[in-house]
Amino acid sequence: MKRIADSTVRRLSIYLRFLEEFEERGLATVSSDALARRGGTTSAQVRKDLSFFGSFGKRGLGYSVPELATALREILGLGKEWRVVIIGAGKIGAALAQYRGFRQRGFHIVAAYDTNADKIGRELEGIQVRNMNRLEADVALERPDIAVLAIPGEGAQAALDRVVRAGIRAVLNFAPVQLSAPADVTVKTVNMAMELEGLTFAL
Amino acid sequence: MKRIADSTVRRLSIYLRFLEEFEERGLATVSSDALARRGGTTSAQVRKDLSFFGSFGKRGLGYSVPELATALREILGLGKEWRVVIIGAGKIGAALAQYRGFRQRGFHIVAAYDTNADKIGRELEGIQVRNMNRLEADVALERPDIAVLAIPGEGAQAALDRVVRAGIRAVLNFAPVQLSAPADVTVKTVNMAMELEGLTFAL
DNA sequence: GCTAGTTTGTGAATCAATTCACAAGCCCTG
DNA sequence: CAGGGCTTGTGAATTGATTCACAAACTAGC
Repeated sequence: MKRIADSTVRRLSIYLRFLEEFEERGLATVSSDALARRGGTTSAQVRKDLSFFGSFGKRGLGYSVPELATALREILGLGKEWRVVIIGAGKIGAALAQYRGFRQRGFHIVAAYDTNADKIGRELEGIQVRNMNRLEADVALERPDIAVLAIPGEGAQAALDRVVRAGIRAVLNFAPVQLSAPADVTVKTVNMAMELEGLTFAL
Repeated sequence: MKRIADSTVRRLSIYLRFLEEFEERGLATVSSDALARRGGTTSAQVRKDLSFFGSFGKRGLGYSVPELATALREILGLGKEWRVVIIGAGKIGAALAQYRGFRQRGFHIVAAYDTNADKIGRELEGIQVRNMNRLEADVALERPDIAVLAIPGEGAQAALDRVVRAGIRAVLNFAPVQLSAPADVTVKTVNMAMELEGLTFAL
């Protein structure tokens, strides 16, 4: 299979959101043009994006809303429940723990980890805060799929190395540093300061 | 001036971070190749990115670390102090309020706003939480440059409309919805659920 | 079951971003 | 101050993403 561009995957996520919205409103079918309008892109773009994965529409009619939604969930890997661990039980960790969007989309937060004795043993939005030194043993047992790094920049690379060594192959990083990892590990970084710089550049 | 690609601006942010790192280590000059290696890109890319804005290097020698850092800060608009308001004093708002990366880069958080009476009047990491109904009056007076939306998806479009009407032209949105705004307003959305879907697609 | 009216799926064309490749410029050494 | 060794800045070439445009396939109305 040809490599799929990041921008394509992003748009698929967007389409899925709109489809869920349409589903709630009870619409049975939707055209690539309607999806495009809702998402600020073009109908050709929508059709091209989908064409990488198959043909889901009926000519002359459009796409069945529930069918396309199911197909997109499948493509995006949302068919199964993913287990997530949060590294760092500070403010960002807490914000993530309570973030509704995760649960809604089948992401189950298994536990949070911290090194701070004051936090260990407590609960964060109903999620256990565990001692970071248990990480490797827990990962071996519970096999989480994704780690979210919610810690300061200094410790981020070391934490990444640890979760990778423990066997986790997908990481979402909120620390404002560039991280490096083996090629078979996917790391996405969300850097808020960088986003703000994108804004100040525009101003 | 030609339009500058988003990806270019992102990379400039990254280069600036590395330059600051090099500055701390006391390096006087750096080559495009060294910057590229540190940032996982190519030396041609670095030079091309910079060439959109002028020539900052010396042939045979490379770039002066402090000079290039200054130039990049200027380009990215980090020369002045930007005033930021946070809309929403919940968990995400709190996480942002304490986020060190902002202060370090010249972003001054003026205030947070909320509609919840329990939160109004308190402090969030040393930042006043004000009644949302004061927003327009305060913005007229204090002229903040940037608004950060840290509220649930339902209210996000309405909040965006309000800050735009009040005169703010740059918005960083953490609500998991697609927002629309007039063309002269720059909106950047950070959607954590979407980032996670990028990961599950890769897996 | 034929015709008019839609809308898909997809090669071809265009537009944008990245990489190549090299002349021009600078430092350093002797 | 001439020559060797680097490194920049930038047109040209390439690679990648988006848009165009149209044949093929479907629905609905009669």
